[in-house]
Amino acid sequence: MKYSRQRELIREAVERSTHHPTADAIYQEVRKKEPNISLATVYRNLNQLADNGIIRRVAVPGEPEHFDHTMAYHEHMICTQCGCVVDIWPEKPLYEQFEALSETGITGYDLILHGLCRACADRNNLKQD
Amino acid sequence: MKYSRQRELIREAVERSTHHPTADAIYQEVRKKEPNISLATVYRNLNQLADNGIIRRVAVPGEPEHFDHTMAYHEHMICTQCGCVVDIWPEKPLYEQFEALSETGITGYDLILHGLCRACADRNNLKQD
DNA sequence: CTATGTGCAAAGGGTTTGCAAGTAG
DNA sequence: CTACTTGCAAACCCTTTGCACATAG
Repeated sequence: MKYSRQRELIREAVERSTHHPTADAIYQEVRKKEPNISLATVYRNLNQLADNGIIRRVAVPGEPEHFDHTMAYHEHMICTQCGCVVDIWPEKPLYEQFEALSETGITGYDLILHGLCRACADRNNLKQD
Repeated sequence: MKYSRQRELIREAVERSTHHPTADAIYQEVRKKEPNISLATVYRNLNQLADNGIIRRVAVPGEPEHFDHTMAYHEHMICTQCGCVVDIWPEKPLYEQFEALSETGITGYDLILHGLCRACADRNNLKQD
């Protein structure tokens, strides 16, 4: 992978992001510094970065793909109320649980948990009181 | 939901299916009996049946949606070699494991396991010998 | 110099939608 | 009757691709 200013900006944008941006969100962000960048370039580079294990793809059914800069093992929960994606840090990797599920072995998985994020849960509690 | 011949044919096609057909596969199947049916009708009815808990959606990242007639609790594994979708019947529902992962509760999840189906595993072993 | 990367515009695939006509209850 | 359903075509959304030009090494 040879250097490109665009890829570097994209990588930095994912790195900085606290939530889990989509390709379009990254596009909007990078455009602030590189107004002429093409959405195609963003897609190409996000794919390249993901394929090289530099960022992580987060597939959410029925939504455009999200991306995550945190490569350390963790899971994701999508808030059923506001739609935000939150990191979940299990004490033990779920992977161990899954391995036993198939005689022929489990080589990977895609998992999205559904629930309420802290903010939405708190907001709901306030209304109830 | 009032009766329609089309919806009934679609429901039957999903019911009969042993694998986990996509909307288009159902469309091809139903067309044998109802040549003028529209793909839009298939989509509308699959969604309707899924929303009413009569069939189940199986979202596989990067693929068109699949559908499953088996409502009883089970999981799904996609074969990394041939792409087929296999049912996995865990002894204990994974759901119980997941609940503890969020303080605010887990209300559901989407999970796709990756591995080799029986047929592909056997085929690979044969070649090795 | 050449292998990669870019921007643009167009194409691609899966899915949904607007509409006028048809049909179940 | 009238609310739901259909077929058709067009629209939609996200993502990829073909191409001529630009650029890193």
